Amino acid sequence: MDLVKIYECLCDRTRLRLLNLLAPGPLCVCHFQAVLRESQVKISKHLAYLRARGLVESEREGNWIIYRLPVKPARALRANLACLQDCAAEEKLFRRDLARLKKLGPGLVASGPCGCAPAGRK
Amino acid sequence: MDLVKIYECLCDRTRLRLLNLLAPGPLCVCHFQAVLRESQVKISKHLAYLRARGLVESEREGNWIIYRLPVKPARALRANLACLQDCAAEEKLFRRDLARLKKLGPGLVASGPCGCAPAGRK
DNA sequence: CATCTGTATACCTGCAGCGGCATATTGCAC
DNA sequence: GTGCAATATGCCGCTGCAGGTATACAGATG
Repeated sequence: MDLVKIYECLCDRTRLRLLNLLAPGPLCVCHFQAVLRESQVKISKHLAYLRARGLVESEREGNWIIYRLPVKPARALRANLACLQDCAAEEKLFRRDLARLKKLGPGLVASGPCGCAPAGRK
Repeated sequence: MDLVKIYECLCDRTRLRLLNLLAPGPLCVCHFQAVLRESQVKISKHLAYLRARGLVESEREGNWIIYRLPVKPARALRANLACLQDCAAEEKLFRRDLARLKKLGPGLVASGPCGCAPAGRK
């Protein structure tokens, strides 16, 4: 994987927040919306940007689309994601995001269908 | 230091090459020109870009301008520079640059006036 | 002073990304 | 099938950056 491409993905705050949230485990789009409190379009486009460059992977699960960090990341990517996680731990915004994520659902991480919507899985 | 700003600096190949060359020690602009074999303007502008954002520092020494990595880098910057060095060691282009740098002058790193020009220090 | 060398800056063009609005797509429920 | 929820995509305007050419600046030399 090309180093420059990786850094291009990392040089936007929204994308950093998305990747930061993915570190603990897979999430669906509505989680990102709930935590970042940004428009659906904005989040969706940044996720598409990341996916097109191999920084995240996605999978459909019923109505939802689950995003995750690559299962087998290239060495350079792994190193930089680790570095990001390390650095993000020192910035308020990222910590707040993670805190909000935890509030969303305790067993959320790596759990089944997201159940994020008001309608939820019904 | 803002993480996003750091990554903005890292998302250009020329700038990565410059930073990679600075890892062993300070250099003057003509060294970058000799190693990268890019136009003077291109290199100068990228160095200005990096300096404006605190990724490098510069100091005049007679006719030459010496660039170096920050003496007291912020934690996030230090982490990412270390990561970059690690990743760069695996890419041919960066290794070739370092090899060329070594050929330029054995005692070059951290030495005195650069002596790079034909006229040199005379 | 004039001149040369090393380096920086101004101005321009082209291109890519960001964010917004509107709309499309996919799958579920009825 | 209809309708709705979750998500993606197309188009537009704006901004910022990359790289080029020409020019300016600073210091050394004579």
